[in-house]
Amino acid sequence: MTETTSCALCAPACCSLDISGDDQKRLVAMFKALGNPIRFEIIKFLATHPGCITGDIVDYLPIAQATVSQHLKVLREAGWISGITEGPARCYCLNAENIAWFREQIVQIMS
Amino acid sequence: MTETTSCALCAPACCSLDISGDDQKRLVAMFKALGNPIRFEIIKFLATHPGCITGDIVDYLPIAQATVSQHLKVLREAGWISGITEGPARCYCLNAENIAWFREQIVQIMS
DNA sequence: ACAATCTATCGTAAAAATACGATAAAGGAG
DNA sequence: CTCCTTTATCGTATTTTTACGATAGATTGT
Repeated sequence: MTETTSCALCAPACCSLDISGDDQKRLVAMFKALGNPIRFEIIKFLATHPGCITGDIVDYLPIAQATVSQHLKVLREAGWISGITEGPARCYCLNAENIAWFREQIVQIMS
Repeated sequence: MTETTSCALCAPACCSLDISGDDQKRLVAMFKALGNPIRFEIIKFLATHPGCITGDIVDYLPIAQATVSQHLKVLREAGWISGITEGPARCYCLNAENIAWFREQIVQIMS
């Protein structure tokens, strides 16, 4: 079926959503990673505490260390954050490049 | 703990992420809804087929009608799409207002 | 009223995400 | 080398998500 039923009440598309392949996969993975309240809080915390270590985040959140570590992994693999080993600890920051990429994709495909 | 360990390699925050309360909940819900490959495909399909009915989406996707209906519900509740009853069928379109809100939030908090 | 069409919902099974305690791994201090 | 600190990973229980078939609800056409 290539035809689409046209509905008088529906306006023409407000945005292109012109994306596919690896870019789309990458974008969906970033959406999925931030679609969790705890992980969104972590990202917010990193924005106001750039360069903090895992322990700072664990102290801030009401969940176990193992769980925080798991969430950090998800955010890392999705590209939202980067972790740099600093002695025995690990220093986390927002990944500016990937965040900029995300923002630009949203602006492009949702305009 | 209010102190944060500062790491020489980490740059200052690239974005404010200044959001909270209901706006944050709404945003996280929108992230979660699009963090699924099938639902992202539905949104893309609606961009190129504005005003199509559920059956068109079912024909396009390789999954059962009940599952599509479930995904449409998630997208509706998150605000990505709107459905209007048109005779026995239901005509779906992107929700331009909410999509614009999402885009503006991203531009604001990730800049 | 009846049959046909279209979609949502129900019930449920399978898969994935989330959370925790326990443990391992890696680095620094003594 | 040994102890201490810090974080990741393992194993596992619970919850949530995803998917399906079957069924119900709503509307059109006859």
